Amino acid sequence: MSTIFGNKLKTLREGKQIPQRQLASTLEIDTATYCKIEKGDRRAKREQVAILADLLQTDTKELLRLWSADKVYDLIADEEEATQILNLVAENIVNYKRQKTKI
Amino acid sequence: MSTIFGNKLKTLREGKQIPQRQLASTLEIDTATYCKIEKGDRRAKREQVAILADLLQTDTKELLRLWSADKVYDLIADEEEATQILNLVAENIVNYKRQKTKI
DNA sequence: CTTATATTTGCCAAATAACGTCAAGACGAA
DNA sequence: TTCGTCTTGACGTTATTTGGCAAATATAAG
Repeated sequence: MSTIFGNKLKTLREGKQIPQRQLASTLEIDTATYCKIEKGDRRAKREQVAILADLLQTDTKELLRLWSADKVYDLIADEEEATQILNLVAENIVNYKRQKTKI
Repeated sequence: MSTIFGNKLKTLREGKQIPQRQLASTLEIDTATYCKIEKGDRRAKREQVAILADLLQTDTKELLRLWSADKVYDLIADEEEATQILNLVAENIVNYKRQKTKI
């Protein structure tokens, strides 16, 4: 499993010298669970990401991007044509936006 | 749910005038299930994509790309920063490949 | 309209995947 | 060693996904 997000958490947390226990407690989850989130063994919930960004005093949107990126990465990392897939998706998103805006 | 893949199936199938029933039968699934795959209500299995590509005489890799793209699309379509997320993932894939090749 | 075939939908039970916690272990600092 | 922190595996629980059935709705032909 990917750890783009987890590594960021770890870096921020260690930079602020906060123990996992404290973050876990605020999120009301077991330290083991938090540990797994940092290690990429478990996925944080969306709401938890916002809380974490707050606790670690970092940008919520940026952290959410990393969190999403992890999910996408895990989905296609094994595909040999991963990059082409991303391009395909990007195209489709653009097209859909066009449609919505009725250009 | 996204239908990049399902629409492709439908187009190819109608182009060849094959009924869903026939494809479903080869895949050994219910016609209803096949229908759902085309509509994007169900996800085809990876192996089924290859079989479908064969039956519809189209490129397997291309069809697999569409199949993967659907999954990615569903994952991030709702995100306001979907495009940035894709870029992030692309970067990470490149970095990882670098690492593997020991550049 | 009536019949036959094709496609679609809703619902269910089984299968699978993801989850959180506990208990035990590892690690470093004092 | 002892303390606090972090990590891991196993386990039971919950959520999601799956395929099939039956019924509903198209679509086509007579």
